[in-house]
Amino acid sequence: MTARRQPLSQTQTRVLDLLSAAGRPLSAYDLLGKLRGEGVNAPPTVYRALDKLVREGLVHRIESLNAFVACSTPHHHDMATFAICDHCGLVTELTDRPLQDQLAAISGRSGFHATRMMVELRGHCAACAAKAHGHGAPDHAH
Amino acid sequence: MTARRQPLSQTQTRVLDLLSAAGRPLSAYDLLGKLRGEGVNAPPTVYRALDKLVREGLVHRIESLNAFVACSTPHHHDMATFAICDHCGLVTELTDRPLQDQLAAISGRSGFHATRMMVELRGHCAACAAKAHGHGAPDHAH
DNA sequence: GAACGGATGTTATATCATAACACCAATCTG
DNA sequence: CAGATTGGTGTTATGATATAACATCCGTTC
Ligand SMILES: [Zn+2]
Ligand SMILES: [Zn+2]
Ligand SMILES: [Zn+2]
Ligand SMILES: [Zn+2]
Repeated sequence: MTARRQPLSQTQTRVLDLLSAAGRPLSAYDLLGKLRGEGVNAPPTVYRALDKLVREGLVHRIESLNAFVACSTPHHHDMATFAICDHCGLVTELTDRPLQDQLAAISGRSGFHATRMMVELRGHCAACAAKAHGHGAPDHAH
Repeated sequence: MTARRQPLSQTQTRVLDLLSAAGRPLSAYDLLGKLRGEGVNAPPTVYRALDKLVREGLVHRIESLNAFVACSTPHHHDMATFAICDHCGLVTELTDRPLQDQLAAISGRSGFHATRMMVELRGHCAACAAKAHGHGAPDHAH
């Protein structure tokens, strides 16, 4: 019952594969770098493929990183939540139904009709928080 | 009991005043345009003033707009929520304590330690949603 | 007065994103 | 089949956002 998918072009498939293989957010220019020599030589091609993939719900744009990541779990793609470690760069997609419901309630309460809800948490992942107990380690997000 | 404030420099005050007067998000370059002729001629000065204001919690950066807005209500500035109308450009800062608590719980549940939580809702404000009953009006966010 | 921190000015550059136009292939449509 | 429509791509150029690196200034502290 999930929405019917448009078939993907070769470039679109290639971009999705690269994002999935990376397992972390990549910028459009990161992708362009990997696609040079495969006939893709200019930003618009990459951005077009990304636009399509985002429309289809297969990829999310992470606004606070200006980067894109493959969706890691099926869900209604108008709402996405990410936890982003500023120390090691780990990005985790979270799904939480109560959160989605509450956001919808909050926006609806003010008459706002949300078509896209984005939540981005910045901080430290469990592993990095444990390592950094006390001494403020310098962050080096990738 | 709100945090002690550092005094603001003249440029910082000027930027905050411009944002408050605008009542809507402005990009760093919007601000630079308004500050030319007042001795501010290059982006770094504006970005530095904005950095300071964001650190002090007086201004928020809206990631999905690459723009900055004066904080409209006192709150713990590590969490901010915005509803952004894609039709008329209206941006409303929302404060909702249960939402903040729930986000903290969700991130904590996975061991993530959040230092900044951002929520951005895109869609249509009450006025625009009412106007657009049915016919898909073309968006023209400002 | 030396040392320091915070802010600024200045030049140059890095990074992210789109406009505009031409071309092509697949699919309707009459 | 001819013509129109849609979606994807290539290409060039440009626009928009953000920072690096270095020099200077100024008020406070020691
Ligand atoms: Zn997802
Ligand atoms: Zn980490
Ligand atoms: Zn605020
Ligand atoms: Zn509106």
